[in-house]
Amino acid sequence: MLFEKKGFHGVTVNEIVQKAETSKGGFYHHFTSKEELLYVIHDAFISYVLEKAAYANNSCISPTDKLKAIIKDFVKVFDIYKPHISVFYQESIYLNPEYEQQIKQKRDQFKQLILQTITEGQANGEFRRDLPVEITGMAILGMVNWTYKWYQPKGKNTIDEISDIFIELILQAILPNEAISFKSHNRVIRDDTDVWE
Amino acid sequence: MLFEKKGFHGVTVNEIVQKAETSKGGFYHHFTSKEELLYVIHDAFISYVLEKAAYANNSCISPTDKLKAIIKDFVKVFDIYKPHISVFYQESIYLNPEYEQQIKQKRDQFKQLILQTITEGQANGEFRRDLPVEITGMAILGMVNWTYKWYQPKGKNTIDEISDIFIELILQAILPNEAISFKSHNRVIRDDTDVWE
Amino acid sequence: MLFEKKGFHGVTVNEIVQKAETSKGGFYHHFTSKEELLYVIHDAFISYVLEKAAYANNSCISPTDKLKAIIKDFVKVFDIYKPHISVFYQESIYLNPEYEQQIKQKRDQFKQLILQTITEGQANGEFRRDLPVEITGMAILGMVNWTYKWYQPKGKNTIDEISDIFIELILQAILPNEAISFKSHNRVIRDDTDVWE
Amino acid sequence: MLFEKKGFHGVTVNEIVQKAETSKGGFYHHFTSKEELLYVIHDAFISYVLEKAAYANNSCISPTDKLKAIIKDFVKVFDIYKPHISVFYQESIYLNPEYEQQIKQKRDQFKQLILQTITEGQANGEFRRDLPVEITGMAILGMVNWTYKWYQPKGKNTIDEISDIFIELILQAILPNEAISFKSHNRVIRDDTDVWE
DNA sequence: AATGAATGAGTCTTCATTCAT
DNA sequence: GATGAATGAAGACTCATTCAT
Repeated sequence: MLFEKKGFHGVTVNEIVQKAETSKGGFYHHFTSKEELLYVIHDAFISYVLEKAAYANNSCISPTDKLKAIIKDFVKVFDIYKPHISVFYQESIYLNPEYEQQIKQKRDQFKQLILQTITEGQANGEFRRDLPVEITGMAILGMVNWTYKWYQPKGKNTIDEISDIFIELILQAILPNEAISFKSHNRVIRDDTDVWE
Repeated sequence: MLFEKKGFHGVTVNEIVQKAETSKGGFYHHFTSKEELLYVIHDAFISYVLEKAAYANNSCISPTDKLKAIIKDFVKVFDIYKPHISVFYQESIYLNPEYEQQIKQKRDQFKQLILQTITEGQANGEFRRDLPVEITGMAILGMVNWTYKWYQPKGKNTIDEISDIFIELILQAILPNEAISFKSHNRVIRDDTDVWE
Repeated sequence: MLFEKKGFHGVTVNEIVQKAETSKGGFYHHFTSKEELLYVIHDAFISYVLEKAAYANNSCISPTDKLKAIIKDFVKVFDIYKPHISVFYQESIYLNPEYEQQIKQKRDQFKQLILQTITEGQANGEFRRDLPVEITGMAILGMVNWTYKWYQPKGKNTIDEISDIFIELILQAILPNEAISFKSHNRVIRDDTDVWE
Repeated sequence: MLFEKKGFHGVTVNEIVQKAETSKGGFYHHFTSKEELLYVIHDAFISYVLEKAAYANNSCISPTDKLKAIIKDFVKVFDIYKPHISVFYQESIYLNPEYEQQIKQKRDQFKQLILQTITEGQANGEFRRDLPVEITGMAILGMVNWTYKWYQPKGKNTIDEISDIFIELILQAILPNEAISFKSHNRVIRDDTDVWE
């Protein structure tokens, strides 16, 4: 998309309306400003992500399943919201305070869902208890968010394969040792012909 | 810093020269354009990171030690290059192709150091062989890079504590199961008083 | 009214149609352009003024009575045409040449009625002959027109009181000295309790 | 001038800078906005007028002389500040509240100087006491201000002739009857060859 | 070398006007 | 006739860059 190549600031309203096959007037009939579009993009993305995570949160019982579901759903977003991604991750700094406030609130809710899940898992013994929740959560978020920088929809790996590996890595990292032998229900893909056993 | 709050595009050359207590003329004496400053910021950051990683690569023998050293050094950068960080991570899209090319090359070198280390570790049996190198590498990079979004120099955790947890998580994730019991030389910090062992 | 506060240019067609509880389509059904509305406002005002003055001109015989009647009627307009006033006096510059021509013609007719009255009065000896007709006429017009800048319908003085004072001042100024003792039929209002005689 | 023909709003910043033989950048180097120019024009004009009137106020002793001096000086402004005039009289409505406040204050000071002079003249018996000060003052102001609408620097009458007539009219209107025979020191001009006496 | 006033191309935004429904 | 979404020309304003001093 246009934003991906040139950044939100590098794209003029003229280019936007040409691409969208509308007119300046049409654009400003729907949005009060270019900045509102920036907000709408942010909001559409984070609202979808949050909704999915909240659903996973309510549907799963064990923290392990919950975390797996949240990550699985989240990573899928990179396929669905491709045009929103680069804008969401790079240009939040340019939102005005009011808009930024609203987005930040939803971002925080999403983050809390992950932190709570880790806390729950540590509480009921599913997860290692020696890891600080905050740092572990941000490590997971970072791993997953960063995908927007390198994931190519037509690249070597599908988004499903990527999310499976992420889940494998994360669970291996946070499950207690004794749990590891039976931890994973995922079939791990391999990118070479070496046999692992 | 100014860039952190307002983004590279949100800061005018006027603001830059005022902050730097110089003049427009002075600025354009040192830089051919505002974009060159953008490049210089990028280059200073990535060059430092690459140098550190190359040194670690040459100093360590075992892939495990190498990976630990690379990550440890890299995470420290978030304290040292604070002003460069947000520019480096958010505004690379606005570099012109020529500059972008040069930065990308160093970024790639850094990435290759990590991928090679993983490959080596899988080859000599230190690391699990069932993980695709590319995805694993990007997962590690993501976890670490993302730190720029949330790390606060005066926050709850020091950069040293954070890097220790990252290393703990990464090794736990990529070392084979049987290796785990003796894998870690790091003292893991804990945010509660529960004792784990 | 809207125009008074924001000026004709400061009011958008959108605001006009909202206030008038119609629609863009409705507006352009009645007027070919926003400028035509500007013309209609001008024309309604000046036509009314001119009609009143022409009637006074025909009804009165002596120049003194004629002048009194013209002024009396004219000043009353500030109560009747309040919404048109500020537009008429401030925005004529924005009429296109064709419209402007038509308005100017009626403005001139009104002006001529006053100038003629003065000329008649000087001819038959009712008015001083040492005053240049043009300047005297413009002085009278200025005094009266300017009222639009400061007259408040709910202010201290009624429009009737104001017009009486204007007439008093004008006649005192243009009647010959010997005529002054019996010139005025108006009861002059006073704003203090001092008695003058 | 440009503003006279097209109004302040009808003139674009582009036209202004072309006429002034400068550039957009140059313009915005001196003014923060087009509106500031509007303010500067207003302020230059009213400040000059006020200064002159204040000087007259301090230099003259008798209210009659004072009023004559104020009017004489003021009318001269129409020659000196020609480019400012139409803007000052027509576009004050488009000043923002802050600017408007400052201009209004000076306008009011000027008005007060006239009202005070009338009050003084009534107090010491130089002026008729049966005229309300406010209306009389606004009548004088109107007569004089309106000049901007019709005065042509190269027209039939000089500004000096016009101001003499204004003074003649005003004094005749507000001096008591018995004072009239010796009231005027002005030589009245006549626009025809009829002799009056 | 350093300055900062001046430049003008390029931006977002407005708003009178149109026209399919 | 009435509607109001869509149009796009035109405007105010910004800001990286230049250059005379």
